[in-house]
Amino acid sequence: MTQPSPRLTRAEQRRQTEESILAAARQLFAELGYERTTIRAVARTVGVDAGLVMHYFGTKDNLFSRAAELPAAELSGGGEEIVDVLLASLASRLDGEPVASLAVLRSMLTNTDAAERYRAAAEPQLSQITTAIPTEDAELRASLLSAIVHGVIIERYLLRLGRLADASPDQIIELLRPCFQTLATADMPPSTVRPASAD
Amino acid sequence: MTQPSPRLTRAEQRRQTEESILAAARQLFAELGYERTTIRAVARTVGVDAGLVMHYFGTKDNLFSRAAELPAAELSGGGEEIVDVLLASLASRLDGEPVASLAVLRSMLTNTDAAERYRAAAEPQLSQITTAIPTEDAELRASLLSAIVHGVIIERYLLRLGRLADASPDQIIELLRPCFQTLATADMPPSTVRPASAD
DNA sequence: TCCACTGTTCAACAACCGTAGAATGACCGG
DNA sequence: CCGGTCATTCTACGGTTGTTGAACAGTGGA
Repeated sequence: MTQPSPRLTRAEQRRQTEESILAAARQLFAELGYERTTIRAVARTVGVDAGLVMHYFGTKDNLFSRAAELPAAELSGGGEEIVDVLLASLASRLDGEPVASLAVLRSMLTNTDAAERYRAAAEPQLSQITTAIPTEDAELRASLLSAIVHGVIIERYLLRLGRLADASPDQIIELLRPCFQTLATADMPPSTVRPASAD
Repeated sequence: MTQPSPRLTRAEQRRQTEESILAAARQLFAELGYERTTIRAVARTVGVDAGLVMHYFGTKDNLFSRAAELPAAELSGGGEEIVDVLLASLASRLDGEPVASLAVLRSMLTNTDAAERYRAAAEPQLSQITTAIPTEDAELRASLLSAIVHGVIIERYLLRLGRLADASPDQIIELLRPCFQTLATADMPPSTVRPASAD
């Protein structure tokens, strides 16, 4: 051919291969979970040798760590209500297939130290939600909110149960909003409100 | 020893061994998921040879099927509100460690026909909830309720995230009640109610 | 041009898995 | 008391996995 040098320098080529491996790993981890994803399968998907994957990432655990790195979703929201922030975050995770999230979620349900890592990553988010709730049981309420988010994602993408699999994100969000409201702001329905007890 | 005959006849002995194997399998499947529990480990837990497990159950898949058989929770509730029935069901699943449920939930994320079986078992429950909801989007609402239940159980037992792991079932139930109410009966909080549009 | 570097492949190992079939030994009906 | 049945163990096979280290080949600076 006429090009004087290949389009990619050596370093670029390597970076690109690494990236491809990570993408394939993410995909497979999300589809199959940690155990059923083999290094050989990842390599085959990319079209390279399994030894190369080992050479770059050292170990399967390490490959998983790199593939499951979350962009550290910060739940950033300036003066907005926590409910809106949470719902927006959920909405974005309901759009398309959040491969990275699924890789983590699916694998942490079978792999113990994947769960450990995720727990560490989710802890700050949880306490962020907690501080935004003005009741004594704020911690529990925050955990419930988190559980609902996880439940919806798992049911939609992993369990594929019921109508959740093909519902539009907007519809889900709007149905969930009053639910989140009662959990986050502790305003009970009028009939259930208690006569302001101790202090 | 002095007992003239062993306490257990041959058939009893066998039945008891089978039962022990099933219990150990359930426990391990719940703790480790399908892939990481090995037949050898199940056998070692019971104190028998791996070949015996194979001899009784034929195949690992079959052992899992038997171990993960659910008592077909019927969601039975006569004239009660669907919300109460759902919450009662959740409460019972929140008491102690529902080993069978965990085995299924954890494993259905990696084992294909475990997922299929569970989906088949959950379908009637879903439509049962659906028929109890008087809105057009009843199906989606039912799915959301189901997702919340699953989310709470997964977060409590599998992810062990936040305060949900050690909260009392009653506290969880009571926090969830208004949430379920708004989803199941479609009565919006007063501030969000719409001015009765079409029809 | 030459040579070191490095991206990449090849071949192999040790461990472990599910599974199969022969062997063992105690129980129980006749 | 005897012979078969049956619960149980032993041994082994084929396959897959994570992992390793040697070998190969194209690149790029001197």
